Amino acid sequence: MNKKGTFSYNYWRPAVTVDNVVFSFDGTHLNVLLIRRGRPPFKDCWAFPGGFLDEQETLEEAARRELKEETGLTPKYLIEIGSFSALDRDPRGRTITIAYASVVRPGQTENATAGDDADDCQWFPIVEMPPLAFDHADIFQKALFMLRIGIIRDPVAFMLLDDTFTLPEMQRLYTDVFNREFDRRNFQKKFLASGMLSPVRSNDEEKKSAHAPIHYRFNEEGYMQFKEKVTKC
Amino acid sequence: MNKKGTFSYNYWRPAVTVDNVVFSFDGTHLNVLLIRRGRPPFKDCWAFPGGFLDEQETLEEAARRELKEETGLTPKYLIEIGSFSALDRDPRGRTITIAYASVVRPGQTENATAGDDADDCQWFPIVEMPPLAFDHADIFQKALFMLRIGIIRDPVAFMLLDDTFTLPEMQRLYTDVFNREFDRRNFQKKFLASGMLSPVRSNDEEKKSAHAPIHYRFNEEGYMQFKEKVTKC
DNA sequence: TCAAAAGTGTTTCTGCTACACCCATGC
DNA sequence: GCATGGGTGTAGCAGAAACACTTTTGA
Repeated sequence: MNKKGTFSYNYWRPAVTVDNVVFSFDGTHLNVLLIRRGRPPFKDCWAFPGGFLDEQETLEEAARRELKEETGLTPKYLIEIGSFSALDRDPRGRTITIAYASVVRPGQTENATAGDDADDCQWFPIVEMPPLAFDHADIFQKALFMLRIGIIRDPVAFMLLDDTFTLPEMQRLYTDVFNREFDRRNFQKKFLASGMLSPVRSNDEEKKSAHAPIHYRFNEEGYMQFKEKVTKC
Repeated sequence: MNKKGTFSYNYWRPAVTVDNVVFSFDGTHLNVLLIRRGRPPFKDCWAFPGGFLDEQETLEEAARRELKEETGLTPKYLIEIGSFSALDRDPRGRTITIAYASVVRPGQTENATAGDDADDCQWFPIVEMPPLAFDHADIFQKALFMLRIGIIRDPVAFMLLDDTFTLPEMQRLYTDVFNREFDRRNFQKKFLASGMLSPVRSNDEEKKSAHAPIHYRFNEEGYMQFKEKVTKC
């Protein structure tokens, strides 16, 4: 038991890091951002951007700061996905990490650039990810799980989509996130009936494909009413 | 950015603690275990049992060890509920905590005894909790939320109940956890139809009340089938 | 003219909700 | 005999699932 010190300062302390699993959607597939590590350990391996907690910031602030420094991104939505503290997870010594998941809009993905710690910075479709450094494969699994929870409970899906989007796009997003097929008619019916989507007069930007799809915008007010009705437990 | 050191050892480190929100059910109400702090800060205040992370253990191991040391309990089910890292959360200096929620069976609750760090150790119905030390009120809110998730997604409710239990008991548990009323008939119908309960020939232990309630046992196999059917997203 | 993509409606089933009466026991 | 607690069934409704055809455009 910890009885030796009168103050916390006397206790052993681990190094504490934060890691970021950033998701984006390119209209077809769900992607995650990886950096190629520029220094050991795991030099040249792909990993999630992250770094050490500083003294004057919370863990969430650290996650945002590291993400900004290492990739230039500033996500709107960011949630904690959990801690990882296996004794041997970092060959340099004992570190624990608190991992965060976040999402960026399609327009932001080109802003991602490799910071000083990284040789490279690249978006990978989640089904084509390379082997990851440390225990980042575990972190990814939990991040995907938390993304699903976020999409079910909160309007996170719309932070992954452009300001206006089509229902087929949205359905492809759901297909990738939940790793299953949805019936096109039921999918459309459900979300159109929910009131969380407002059709938007297409600026005729694209008439490329056959039978141009209708564009929608997220309707926050409608979403609130929908959520109020649904939230029982 | 953290570029100064080659090794993690050179970075600033926070003190890291774990905290435990332990739930139990006494047949009528959901309770949480609090200790009265025996030393500053917040001496004589009620708080969740917890303590500092040691070098040779994971965070979850630390949570279990501290719980054992401070209260004598060894919960079967324990999940992480999140991190708390506000700069001023501990007047002694910068600490971050990783909080865990756990449940113990009714038979175990009498085993809870105050360890060295605590003057007292007591179960409180969740609606009658005293003011808490640190940011433990925030921790409690998130713990209750995670308990709900656990009960919805996993058979956590049955780890809060005795080996055999009645449906009215189970319903009281749900009422407290989800803070809402359930229709008795619908509640029974739902769980009896689920296949996760097996009636057990009452040993005639109690015929106290009018119309002695039927005792059930958790049926793991039935639960698995039920969950398989339900798990869609 | 054919393939690809997207729009649309109906039916069925299942799960959830609401709701009332009877029985046994203890006081 | 009455209050308490616990057992049981039915009918309505809403959300999910299954399912096929038509339209437009580009190759």
